[in-house]
Amino acid sequence: MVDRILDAAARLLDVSGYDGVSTHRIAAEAGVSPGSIYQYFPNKDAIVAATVERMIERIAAQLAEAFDTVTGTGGADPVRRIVTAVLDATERNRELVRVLVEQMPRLGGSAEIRTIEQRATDLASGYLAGVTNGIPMRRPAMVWLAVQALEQITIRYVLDEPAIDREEFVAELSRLITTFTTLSVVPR
Amino acid sequence: MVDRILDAAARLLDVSGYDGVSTHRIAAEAGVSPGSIYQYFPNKDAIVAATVERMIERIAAQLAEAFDTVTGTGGADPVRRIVTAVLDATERNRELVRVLVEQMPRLGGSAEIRTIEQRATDLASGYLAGVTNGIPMRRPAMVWLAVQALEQITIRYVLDEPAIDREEFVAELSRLITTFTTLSVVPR
Amino acid sequence: MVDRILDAAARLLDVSGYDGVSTHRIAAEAGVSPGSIYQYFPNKDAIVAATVERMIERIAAQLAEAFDTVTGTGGADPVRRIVTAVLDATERNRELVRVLVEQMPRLGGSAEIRTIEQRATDLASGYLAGVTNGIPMRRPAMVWLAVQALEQITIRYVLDEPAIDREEFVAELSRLITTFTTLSVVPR
Amino acid sequence: MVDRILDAAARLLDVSGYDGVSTHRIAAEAGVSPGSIYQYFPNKDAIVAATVERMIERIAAQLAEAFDTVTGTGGADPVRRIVTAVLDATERNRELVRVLVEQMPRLGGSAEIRTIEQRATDLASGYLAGVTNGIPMRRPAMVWLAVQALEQITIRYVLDEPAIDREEFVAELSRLITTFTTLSVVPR
DNA sequence: GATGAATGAGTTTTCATTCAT
DNA sequence: GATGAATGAAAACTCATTCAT
Repeated sequence: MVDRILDAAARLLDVSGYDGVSTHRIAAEAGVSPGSIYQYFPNKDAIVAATVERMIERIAAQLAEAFDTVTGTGGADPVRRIVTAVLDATERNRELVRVLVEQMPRLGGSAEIRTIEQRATDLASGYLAGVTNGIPMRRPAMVWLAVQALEQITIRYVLDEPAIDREEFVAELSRLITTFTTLSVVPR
Repeated sequence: MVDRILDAAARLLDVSGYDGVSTHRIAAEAGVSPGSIYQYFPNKDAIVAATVERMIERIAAQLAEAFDTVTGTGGADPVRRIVTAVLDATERNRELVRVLVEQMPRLGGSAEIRTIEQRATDLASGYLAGVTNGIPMRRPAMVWLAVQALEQITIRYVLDEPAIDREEFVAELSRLITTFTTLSVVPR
Repeated sequence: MVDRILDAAARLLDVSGYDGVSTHRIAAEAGVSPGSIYQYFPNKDAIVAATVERMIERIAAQLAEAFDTVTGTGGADPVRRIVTAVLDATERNRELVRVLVEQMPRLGGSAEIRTIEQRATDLASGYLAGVTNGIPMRRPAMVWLAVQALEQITIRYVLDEPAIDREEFVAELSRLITTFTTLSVVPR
Repeated sequence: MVDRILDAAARLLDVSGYDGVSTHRIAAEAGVSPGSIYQYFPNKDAIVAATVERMIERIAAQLAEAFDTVTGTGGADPVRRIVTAVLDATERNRELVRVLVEQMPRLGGSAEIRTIEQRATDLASGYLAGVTNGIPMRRPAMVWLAVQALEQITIRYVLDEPAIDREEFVAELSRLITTFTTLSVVPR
């Protein structure tokens, strides 16, 4: 039942945004009576919050798995593989991501999305530490920018669909991150 | 009259977000009767859209001015000066930017924000063309990524307030863009 | 409009009691849309409060008039005339009184009904002072009991309709008050 | 089971008034499932009615006992002792009395409260008959007024808490009843 | 043009009652 | 008998929109 409600809420959130979600519509979409909702959620916001949480959990799980695969396996060009993993996860959850990005702020804070970012930051720190003899520990600003670049640019690429070839996008974003984090770069 | 309405709407949008805006509150804030609003706008969404359009116009104007100054004057490290200009404009319009980023998607599309991006992209292309012998014309992907990095990371920095020194932020973001767009790295 | 709403509320309060009053029913009874009500009252309780206030005002006015007549005109047996006035007013407003007595407590205090009692108490004090050389000033308990007896017993008589002749009721209640307040009985 | 439900309802009625009572809260308070209630009561009103009935029974029992004691024992000033007994019972059941007086009418009629009054009337008649050579039999109006005065004034005293000393209240109310029922009283 | 009273569909939430288990 | 999940009508209240003045 909780699942039916959350599924319905997710569908509505996806199709019509936060304002398209009303308790009656959720109930109708879930094939449930309005009253029933309140046996599982104290109010509307709790439904939306739970829906979003579930969305994030799913994306986070996919990302974590992808990261594990990347970091577990050695291999050439790990940055490119991370970029690919993030792009994969974002594309696979295109609509979820859109809803999260567009409707999220209205839910006031949402500690959850910070969790994802924290995990990504930690991961990047660890990775960079391995590559650069611990330098990132002393350069949190660099790590923060790298993570933001990875996340935000990927999200914009997936949501805005610029006329850029996927292959090329991956190559360029990888290069961006690599050149930025490889500290030996010599400006022209 | 249109101006009074749009000013009122902007103030409310700024202070209370999209949900805090009602036609009655706009009318009250503007010192106008609710009915009068409908002599100038077909419905509430049109008011908000017009308000947002005006906000964007203002930011765009500020940016354009800053860009002109930067490109007009020669000088060392033009990238850093562009980053500073963008950061300035974003910080000066912090609340407007927040509203735009957070409430924008709900207005469905908004060709306006694309306008800013296009102008920024053009500008960057032009700038890079000057620096690199016309290479950007053949590398739109690179330009797009650079512009996105500049915009999105600055927005996140201003809105999320990470514990990063302003000076350091400017330095790192400038370095990110410089290393990325400086083609000492061999293109694919 | 306010009057139409209050009239409708009064009718519903009378017929169905506090629980029979809903904003929709008031609106329907008044031939008005639910939304209109909220242009004149901030919430349902305010409507009921205003309705009750108006009821009390009416009864108070009738009583005051009756009292004036009684006290203005000299004549035999003023107590009996006061009792008659109170009984008249109560009978004429039978349904209003029923509503007030039965639904009042739920409105939380209601300074208004205290007002009536205060006026009655003042009046009684004044009257007794005239009759007994100012003794009542030193016997507020006696005045309070006399007023309560007059009010409560009359209310019960009108609402419960015991099998007692009206003439006899007036005679007995007058005797009760007279014997009680006539200080031939030696005070403690 | 019925008892558990009625106890729970009584507690809720006492603490939160009629509106604070819901079938779910009764069920929860009674440690019973909402469905079970309907095996013993046809609907919510029946529960409240039964609860009130039981309350009244208890107060009636206490009163009857007090009356028995008073009438059984001879002694000086029996009226004062009856007044004291009624005041005691009312004070001891203050909250029950408040609920009964304030919430009662909403239950529509309630033959029960009449029962108490009838018993009180009978008792008073009997007492007065003993004191006055059977006169009350021919003066039911007087008996009714005396009983009403005793009941209503005591209830108002307990519920409204006027600034009157308990001792003085008992003295005055006793005097009121005594002077009223003692038919030899000579008006000044 | 300007007004603002009036509208009524829509919102979230509650709760007495039912019924399959 | 007992359960408690499910129901759905109804509650109070909001607000974009209209229209007579």
